[in-house]
Amino acid sequence: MSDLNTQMPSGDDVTQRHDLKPAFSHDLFEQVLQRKNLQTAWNRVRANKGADGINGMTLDEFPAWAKAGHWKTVTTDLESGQYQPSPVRRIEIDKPDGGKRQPGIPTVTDRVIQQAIAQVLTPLFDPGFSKHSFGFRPGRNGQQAVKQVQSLIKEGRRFAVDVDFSKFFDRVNHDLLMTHLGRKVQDKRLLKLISQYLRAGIIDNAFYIESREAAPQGGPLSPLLANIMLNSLDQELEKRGHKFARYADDFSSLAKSRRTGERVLRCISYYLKNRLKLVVKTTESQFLGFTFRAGCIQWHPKTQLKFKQQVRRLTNRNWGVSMRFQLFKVNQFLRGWINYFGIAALRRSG
DNA sequence: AATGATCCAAC
RNA sequence: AUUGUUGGAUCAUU
Repeated sequence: MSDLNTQMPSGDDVTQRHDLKPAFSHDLFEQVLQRKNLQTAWNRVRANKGADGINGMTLDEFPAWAKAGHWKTVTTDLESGQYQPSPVRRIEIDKPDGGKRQPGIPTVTDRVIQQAIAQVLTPLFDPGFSKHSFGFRPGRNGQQAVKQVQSLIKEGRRFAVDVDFSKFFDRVNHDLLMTHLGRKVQDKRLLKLISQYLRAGIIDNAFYIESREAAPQGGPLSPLLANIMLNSLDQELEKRGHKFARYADDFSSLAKSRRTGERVLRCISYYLKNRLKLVVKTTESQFLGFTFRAGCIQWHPKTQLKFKQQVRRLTNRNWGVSMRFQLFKVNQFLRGWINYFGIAALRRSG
């Protein structure tokens, strides 16, 4: 209540605590449902041009549906705790490296609600995340993570602990995640809603699958929840002085000795269970599409192969369009690609 | 200062 | 057909 405000000392302390807002944390559910917040959430969902969820409603159909009074029903249900999120629609997409990913597509309505939640929770949680965490976070990107690894190697750390947490999110303890959320979210209604999203389930070819453990990927809230889960890992490693960079579920820690590297592994063993874990020389390490050899950041061989294949696909001209348009497409492609992988060419000091 | 579209990458 | 976050490039508009 407002007595929390009266506890705030006047003077210097206030400026140091400007990022903490205990007086508002009970109020988060209202913040989520603010008209302006919902509007920007919808704008984002629409801009993504995503596919329809399990109820088959497309982005084009949504505005009319919402205007017809259905959105009013949704908000009143949300406020009364009666709202039930729909299961996600499971799809399968090929990864560039040949593997498969199976994200779930929430309905348009649920995407708007999740996005609205994410917009409120991100400013609450992101400032508390580790400076060594680079994935899915505002103002941060993969290049920064790669450069971080590069500079750690330059400090003489020759051993890389390479870990892939990609299967980690298939088995996430919902209670533990809710505990982490509860540290900053006091609003019980919001906690309950997020919990419902975790358990909403999956429809795979008309068959319903429970989601008692999995953290379904594909919703606007999912990346933030992933970072909240692995933030405890980051904090633990930092407390012990280990040096690392994490980009979502891709992780690399650099150590000066194999022994220290193995200590890192023990530290994160809870998160690993039986999953892939390695301590290798940094020259054999790979991270976010790059390798680190002779003090340089280089393209990973797989990245080079992918690049060549893409260029060949674009320059194969059996697809009767004008030369001019084709040239435009190739230029567009090269611009974006070089923009990301261009850092390999720079940074050859060391 | 905004906001709309196209595209690229990481996961 | 293919969801999502984040970063970036380009173009366009008041």
